[in-house]
Amino acid sequence: MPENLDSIDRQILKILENDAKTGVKTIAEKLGLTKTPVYERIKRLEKERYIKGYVAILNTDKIEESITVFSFVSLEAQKGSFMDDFLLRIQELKEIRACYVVGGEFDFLLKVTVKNLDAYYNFAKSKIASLPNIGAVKSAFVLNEVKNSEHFPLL
Amino acid sequence: MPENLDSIDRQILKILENDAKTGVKTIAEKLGLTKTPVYERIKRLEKERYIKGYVAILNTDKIEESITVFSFVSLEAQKGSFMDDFLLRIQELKEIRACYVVGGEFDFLLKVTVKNLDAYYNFAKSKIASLPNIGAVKSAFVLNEVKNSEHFPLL
DNA sequence: ACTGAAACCGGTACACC
DNA sequence: GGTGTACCGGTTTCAGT
Repeated sequence: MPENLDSIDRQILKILENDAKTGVKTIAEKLGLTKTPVYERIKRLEKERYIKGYVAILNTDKIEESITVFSFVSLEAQKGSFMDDFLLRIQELKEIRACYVVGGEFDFLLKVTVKNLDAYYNFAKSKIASLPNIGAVKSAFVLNEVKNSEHFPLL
Repeated sequence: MPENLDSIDRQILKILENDAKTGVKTIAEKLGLTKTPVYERIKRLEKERYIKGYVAILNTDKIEESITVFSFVSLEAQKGSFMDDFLLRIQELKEIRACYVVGGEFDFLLKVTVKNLDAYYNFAKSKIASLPNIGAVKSAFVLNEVKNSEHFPLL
């Protein structure tokens, strides 16, 4: 496994994190290089998975009415086997857009998006609370997404 | 303003949400069309901001040691002016990668990433708790990111 | 590791249905 | 709204340093 990233790599990552469509040519100009080294660096960053992939950011509000809810889930006992089981089932549920194992008052934080309130109650009841070993499920309904850049601040 | 999306538009959005680098040619083949209509649809989806943009997904773990924390913030009084003030300040803080206005026990959910625990305590104290009208700030430290597809499930 | 040039391929434009 | 063709610019490759 090769070593770490130099300053140029980091600048490339930052640019691509902002706009994945920025061309090799443009990046090369910004960095005062020619296209070849930039191209090879990007390919290396992709191959070594510093870049996991490229995605389109959709304006979900315009596409379809929906609500998103953060669900705070506690297990009754944090035995490894229960955790693993829970995590496996989470992966299959498309309504769950993100899931974090956290420390604190509860064990998991889920970001769920569904059509409407009815759909959420149904989902929470039949897909989450019904899993084995679930303790409490609390919900925080998103009223407004104020910021969602997801830019890595340490670059 | 034109009307809504048809089935082809939705399929295009889904493909691009999974991999923004999918070419016009490839998409056209998958949908049984030629390049032109696919190309024009994508341009339309971009111009009308169904697609907000394209970004690279970085493997932040590999780039630099960091911790991410969800912070639950309550205001002392939910007066509109205080909310607006809070939201303005949030935008400037690069450590805050996402911010949601929520309903429930608290008012805002922040996703924060910083170098380490020290940096977080410092950040929470000097940048969040010090803002006017802040009630409580609770924290949930992310131990593991289990899922973060962010795919819109209603497509 | 980077430069410069050449080859190649996909995005883009256009005429037509 | 769709097809098929042709152009053109950027990506990709490669020889040289």
